[in-house]
Formats: sequence, structure tokens, C-alpha cells
Amino acid sequence: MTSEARRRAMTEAVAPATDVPPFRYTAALAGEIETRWQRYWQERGTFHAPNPTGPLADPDHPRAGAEKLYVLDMFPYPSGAGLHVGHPLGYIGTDCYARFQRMAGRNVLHAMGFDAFGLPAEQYAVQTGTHPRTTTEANIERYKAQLRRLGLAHDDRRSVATIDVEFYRWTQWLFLQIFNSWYDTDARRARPVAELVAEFESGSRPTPDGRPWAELDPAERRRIVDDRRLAYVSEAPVNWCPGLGTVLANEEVTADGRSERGNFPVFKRNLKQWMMRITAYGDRLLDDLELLDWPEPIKLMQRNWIGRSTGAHIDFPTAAGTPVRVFTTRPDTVFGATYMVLAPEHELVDALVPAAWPAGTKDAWTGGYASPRAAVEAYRKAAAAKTDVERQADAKEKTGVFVGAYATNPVNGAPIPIFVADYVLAGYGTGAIMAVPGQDERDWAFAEVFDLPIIRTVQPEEGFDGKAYTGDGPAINSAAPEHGLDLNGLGVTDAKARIIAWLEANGHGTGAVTYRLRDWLFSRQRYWGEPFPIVYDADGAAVALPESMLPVALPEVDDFSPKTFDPEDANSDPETPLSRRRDWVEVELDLGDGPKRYTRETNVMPQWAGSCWYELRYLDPTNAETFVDPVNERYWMGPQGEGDCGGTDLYVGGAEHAVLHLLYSRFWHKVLYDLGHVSSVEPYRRLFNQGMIQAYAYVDSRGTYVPAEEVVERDGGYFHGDVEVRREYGKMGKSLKNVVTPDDMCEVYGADTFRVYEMSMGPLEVSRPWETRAVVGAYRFLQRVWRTVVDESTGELRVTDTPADEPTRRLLHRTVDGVRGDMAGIRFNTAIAKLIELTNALTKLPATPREVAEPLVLMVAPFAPHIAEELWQKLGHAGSLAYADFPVADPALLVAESVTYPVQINGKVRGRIEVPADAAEADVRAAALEAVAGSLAGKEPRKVIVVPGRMVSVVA
RNA sequence: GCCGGGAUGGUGGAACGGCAUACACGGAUGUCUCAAAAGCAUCUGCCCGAGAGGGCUUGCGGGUUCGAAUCCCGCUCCCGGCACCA
Repeated sequence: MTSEARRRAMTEAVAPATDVPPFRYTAALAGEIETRWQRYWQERGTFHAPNPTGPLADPDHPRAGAEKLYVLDMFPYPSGAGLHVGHPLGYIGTDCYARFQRMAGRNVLHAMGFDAFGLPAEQYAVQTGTHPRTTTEANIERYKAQLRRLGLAHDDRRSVATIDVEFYRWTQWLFLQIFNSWYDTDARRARPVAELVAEFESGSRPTPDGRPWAELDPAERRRIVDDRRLAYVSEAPVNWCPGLGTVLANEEVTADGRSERGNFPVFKRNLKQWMMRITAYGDRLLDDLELLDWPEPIKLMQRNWIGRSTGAHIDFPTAAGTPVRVFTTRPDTVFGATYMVLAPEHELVDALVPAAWPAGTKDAWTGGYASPRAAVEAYRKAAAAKTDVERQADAKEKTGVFVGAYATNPVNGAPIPIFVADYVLAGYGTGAIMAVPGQDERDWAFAEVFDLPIIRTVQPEEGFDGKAYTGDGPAINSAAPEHGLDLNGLGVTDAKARIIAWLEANGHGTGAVTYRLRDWLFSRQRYWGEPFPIVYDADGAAVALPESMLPVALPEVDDFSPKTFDPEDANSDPETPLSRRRDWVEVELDLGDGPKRYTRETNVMPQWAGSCWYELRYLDPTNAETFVDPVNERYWMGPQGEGDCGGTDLYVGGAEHAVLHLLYSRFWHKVLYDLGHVSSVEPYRRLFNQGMIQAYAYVDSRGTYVPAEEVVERDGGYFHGDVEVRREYGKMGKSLKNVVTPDDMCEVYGADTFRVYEMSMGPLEVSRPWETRAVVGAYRFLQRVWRTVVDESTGELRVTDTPADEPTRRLLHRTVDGVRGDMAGIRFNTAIAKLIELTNALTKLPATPREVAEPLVLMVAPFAPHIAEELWQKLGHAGSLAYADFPVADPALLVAESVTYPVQINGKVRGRIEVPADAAEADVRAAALEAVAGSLAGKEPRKVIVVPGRMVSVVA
């Protein structure tokens, strides 16, 4: 007995196939059809999209030179757990959209790659000793197999992974582009560093201290240039996470001061790290949001993250000689500044602190210390020891200490005490504020604690009984006639303008803009990431490797783990895995001035690096000369006319990347644009956030999760066997025992059914619960589609060449019209509902007219491509329908012959009339009144409204 | 606290200011069968009523309108983001 025969015998013993019609569309048949067509597509390269130039060009392709469409998914991190049914939702959505657009005549680029550097593979490597590459590549293969089974129409020649040396070679190249650039604030764009040096050399740009360039020594020159680079090394407060042994970007730290990955405490530490000058692009990242077709909430999140605020810098003179410069959005309230606050880390604090408390120091200001120095030291120490969580918990209660010195208010010469307090952040603005309790709630709270005066400088509205008044109103108490300054009576906006003009005229300050956005911390003390193409010379200065030395391959190491520490040990120091490979770190290179000893950078890039530009590599994945040929970039992503920013035509992914990936990627793209490497201003023109598929999980009384698939609902409760369990709702996960995989669904129903179900369960952008038992609805639908074409018992075609009857034909054209609109608008659930209605109408006919069967099959194809290909072939067509024309509705058949008008009396439907579509309004009115004559009971209607084609409304 | 998004049958969801509940799941009944499953057919928002029929219904309360799930105002609850940003 062959194994095949044995398997069949076993199957039959369990479920005798005796009376299942032999040609029914079953899961087994679906599986057979699906593998066959997947092989067909792969062998013929059906979904290869032709490039205009290069190795992927194909002038004979049916869509060569056609209108392009670039559809993109946020590429996945291939985790060891594999895919569950939630993951492919977006991928199926883009596939349906792409298949539709391809049939509608566009040249569609749709590919899938892998964001494959990252922490989990590295952590697994630390635990097991398995090389992260081994795990990651195995996971990628698993993902590919799972995705392949879904029948996604990707151009597989364009699949890339960020861990491929041929890919990260270009990531490193892009890093060098950024490193070798500076931001010209006058031209508002990045330019090569070489041009900056040329300007210094020629003298057209003065050096910072005015000495000629030629008189500076090499170290001074290098410092001047390095200070302007878009990628730079800085010793700055960073988020140090001892538990992970690495530093993290602001965006990777949660609101409660813990690491997004691993949930370890994060501490602020001054450490030398690589930074990206994303703040230089703050304005453009903000302004260009206008050009994007993105969901408004996502734009808003980016706006808030960038956090542009306009106001002024004001200098407050001090006895220390150097004035304290503050940033304020309310320069109009400067007359109300009754004290100042510096962040504990502010560099001027030490210079300001005197030996002893000055006369008149209030007890509350000293913190109980004998000298200002002791008080400040103690306060600093306490502030530094606070985690972000503690800072937030303490946010309501204002703390601080007087530094023992006064500053002078430049508008009226008033002496005002200077404090340090942790409610002022070192990293924002200038790290110092003028405190105006009358118009700021935080300052008011501080003033109450420290018994500081409060001066209102804006007249509150009538009836205002609060504390600080932040609304608009006329300025009061705001005049210094001796300085020619009077703001009194002006509204906030006018007062701001006048004070800024005064400050600038008198040299006390300037109008200014600051951002919440910080420069992007770009180095990680990990193993599994892109090495930097950077070495350090004998002086410790960073030197870029020339392009010819790329790629810098990630070396093998024995120990993949960075040194990790007690998660609470804030004073630990990072040690990278690469630093232990001394033979790799120490190299002799000839960088143009003879062989010298260098040490390599041992940090690696963060996981975001690869995802900052992968969409560009899909365009030209095999190009060895450049990261993407400009001709290919311009075709697929270039601006589509005046004022268009270019970019991908559709980008689908989860809203969780609203700021991280989407901001970083926009930043890199703009640098590339400035340097002339791409023609598009933005990487992703249209963004669509797909919802999440979540699932129920069930817990018993001990708090243990029970397998969700074994739970039954009865008597208004949920039971696992006899045990009542509690239902929870959330993500799918192994530990919650509620994972359902696409493989399961393909096994039981087939990929087409799974696809149709996911697309029909609701709008793509909405999150919703998974319900396995509802999948059968999609299965039944496809069975009915199958039956309209194929006789289940004979396998014969059920299709006739007799023309369709009028109602069926009209239904078809209405369906075509509706489905086209729904497909273009990404409303797949309603498109499928319309296809179901058409199919249900066909099943009632004795035979299916070919003129309906063919368009039905074509319209089903984007959702259920395998069964559609099979039926298309059975209908007598050779080859694939991937490039067949999507049906077009005949407008003449969309206008109804007769219309049913509901007739309302006082807003309630009391009758209906059926009239010819072209009936005159008066006739409709007459017919309507006659139809509801009974309900009116002889009363004369006060008013009759006829909405043509819609309804009749009678006011009685 | 601030900013976004949401709330429609038992469930997922339809509905240019114009017939609320399309389509699907679940449920009921029937058909086929020795039986069951699958498939197919009919019914299925809620309340009253034997029935004919009537009343009510889009989170809650107001408003605009001939007409509101949809527009406006005020609340409640749920989800997401930010959180001393001067």
C-alpha cells in the first residue's frame, strides 16, 4: 500500500466521502488548485513588474511603460513565533488592491522583504549560542513559506532582507552620505561637507572665530566641520538601559521611563554616542505633512512629536557676567517674571552659586542647607537619582532650591531670584525659563510653594476665578516708559510682536523657534545590526571609510551579548560585543595618506536603519552600481505633477509606527532628496493604517490560560469542560493560548477562503476580534461561486451562451460599478458583499449565462485568485487572468427603469409607490398622495416634498 | 490633565441628510438521510398581539431640518497617543 493510498483510506474511514459530490469545491480541492496556481505564477514570473531600465526591465511585458502603481507593506520582522492570522491582514489587503489595479491596466510593483536585524534573534543567540543569522534566516524562510501559501502576488525578484550584506552595504553607504553632509540653514537643505570646506577655504563663509581657515590647525578644522555634520558623535544625556546593556532613542522609551523592549528601567546618562541631526529637518518634516495623503491622526501625532513652538529668546543679565538665556512662548508676559528657573544640569549653575546665602533669603528657598553650594549639590544629586517614573509621580509637587543669585529683568531692571528645579528640563529650549506665575500654571504652583510674588500681566476675562490665567486679554502692568516700552492694552498676539521688536532693537533677545523633537540617537551597543563604516584615528577623531571599502561586514564573535547589568544599576557603562574582537577593531588602512593604524567603531546601527530606505531598494534590488537607478526611482516614486511630493502610491501598516519608523524614514529620504539621489520629496505619499485582529483568551479561576479553541459558550458563560472561565480580549499570543495561524485556515478551508474572510469581516482600517467559526461563510460563498460555473456532480460547465435576462444583467452592471468603486476606495468588505449578492442571484438560475459568469470570476479574482484562475481556465481561457481586463459597467444599465418611492407622513414611512424612472414630479406627488390617502384620513397635507429618485415626504 | 478615534441586532458589520439593520456568523424550522454531517430552502432587531396589525429602536440628553445613525451643542463609557516641552 502506498502512503498516499493509506492516507486516503484513513481519511475515508474517518469521514466517508460517499455522498460529497465529486466535483464540489472542498478544502482538499482548494489546496490542490492553490498549489498548482502558485507554482504556475512562480514558474512564469507572472507578477514580475518591469522596470524602465536595468536588469529588471522587460519591454515585452504587457504592462511595460503603462501607468505605474507602487503598493507597499510595512515589511515584517521575522519573529520565531511565525505568523498568526492577524499579521497578513494588511498584506492580503494590499494584494487585493494590487491585483485589482493590475487588471485595471496599471504596472503594479508589489514586493515583500524582511526587517531582519533586531533584538529577539540576538537574545535567542545569547541564550542558545545559535548565530542570529541562522535563526533569522530560518525565520525568514518560514515566513516566506507561510506567505507563499496565501497566494500573494509579489515580485519575488525584489525581495530583500536588511541583513543581506548586499543590502546593508547600501545602508552603510547611505550613512556615509549623511555623515558627509551638513545642513545649510540658508539654503534650507543638506549639502556635501566638501562644499562647506570649500566655502571656508575661499573665505566666502567665515569661520566661527573669524580666523582664516588656513590659519587653523587640522584638529580645529575637523572640529568645525564635525560640529555641522548630519551624523555626529556627541557626549550628551542619553537613555541608558543597563538591563539591555544599550542606549535607546527617545522614541524607544515609554512614557513611564522604561524600555519599549523588555520593560527595563531607563536612566539619563551622559555618554558618547552617534546622533543624527534630524532636528535640522524639523520644519520641513512638519511643513511637508501638508503634502501627504495620510490619516489626519497620524499627521497630528507627528506634529505633536516634532512640537514646534514659536516665541523668543530673552537674555537676563547676572552677576556672573554671562546672562541667562531663556526660551519662552510668552515674551509678552516678561513684566510678570518674578523668578527664574534653571534645569539642575544647566551649565551656568556653578558660576552663579555664591559662597553664602545673600541677605533676604527666605528659609523655604534654602532647602535647609547652610550654603547655596550645599543646597544645589544636594538638589542635583536627588534629581539625578530620580527615575522618570518618580519624576512623573512627583510632578504635582514642585521642588527646587534657590541658587543664591539674582538676575535682572531686562525690561525694567527688577532683580529676580534664580532657582534650580527639575520641572525645567535640560533638553528643551535653553534649559532655563523666566517664571511667570500669573500666566503659567506650573510657575504658579512653584510660586505658592516658595512664597514668590505673582504679578498678572494679562487682564483675565470677567468672572475668572482660577489661578494662572493662560487665555487672551489686554496686557496690564506691562510698561517701562523709561525704556520706551509699553504693552498695556495690547492683546497677546500684538504684545508678543511689540516686545520681540523691542528685545531685538535693544539687544536683549530675539524671536525664536524651538522643537520638542530631539536629535536621533543612532548607535546601539549590540551585535545584530549594521556596523558603522567609521574608524577612529590616533587622535580619536571619527573618519569615514571610503565607498570602496564597503561593505563593512559584521564580524563573527563568540559572545553575542553586550555586557548587561543589574537593571537598576544606573552607573554602569556600556560595553559592546564588537569591542571584544580586538583583531577586528584594530586595523591598518590606507585612507589616502599612507597606511596607518585605526580602530573601528564598535557600536552598530539601530533596527530602524534598514527600514529607513528599503522601499527604494525594492525598485532596483540587483543594482550593484548604486542603491537605485535614478530612472527607476523617478518612474516608480517620482512626483506625479506640479506640487506632488512623489513616493509610494499606497503604504499599508500599523499605526504603532506613527512616529518612529515614519519619521526616521522621511528624514533619510529628505537627505537623499537634498543630495540629488532621489526625485521624490517624501517616501510614502499615501498611508493607510490597517486595524489589528485581536482575539479572546480565557482564564480559569487559578489565573491559568486555557486553549481558546476548546472553550464553549453556554448559559451566558464560557466553559472549558465543566470549568467556567473568564473571557479576556487582546492580542494573539502563545502564552494566551489563543493563536490561530493562517496555516490552520489554509488547511481547513484553503487560502482563498481565508483571504475572502479577512477582507470581508470589516473595513481594513478597523480592529476587530477574530472568529474562526465565522470563516465558513467565506467558504460557502466560494462554493457557490464554484457551483455557478461547475456542476458539482458531473464536473461539467454550468455556463450557457444564452444572454442573461434583463434583471440579472442590470444586477451585474450595478455590481461591477459598485465593486470598482469599492476596490479603488479600499472598501473590500462592501465589495465582497456585492459579489455575494450577485452570486446568490445566480444560484437561483437554472444555468449561468457566460456574460455574467466571466465578469463574476474576474471580480472575485483579487480576493480569491486561485479559484478564479481555475474557473477562468474552465471557462475556456488559456493562461492567467492576472492581466485580464477588470469588468467595466455599461452606464446605460445603471439607470433603473422604475423607482420605488417610500412615502413618509411626518417622518414615518406609511406607504410605497412604484413609478417609471422618468415620471414627472407632479405625477409622483399625485401617486404618493393617493397611496397614503387612507393614513391621511381626508386631512389636507400642509406640505408635500418630492425628492426626485429618492422619496416623498408629506407634512400633515 | 491635554489631543485624537470610536459606540448601530445575540456577534462582525452595511447605510451621498432620504426605506436603519445590506452581507456574513450564530439561532430556529424544513428538505435530503437508516442516522448524522455537509449542502440547499424559509424565518430571525426589540416589545405587545393567536392573527391582522400596532408601538419602539443606531451609548445618554438637547437642538437644526419636511426628514438625523449621519450635521450642531452638552454628557457617559471604551480604545490609542502625549504627558512639568516653558
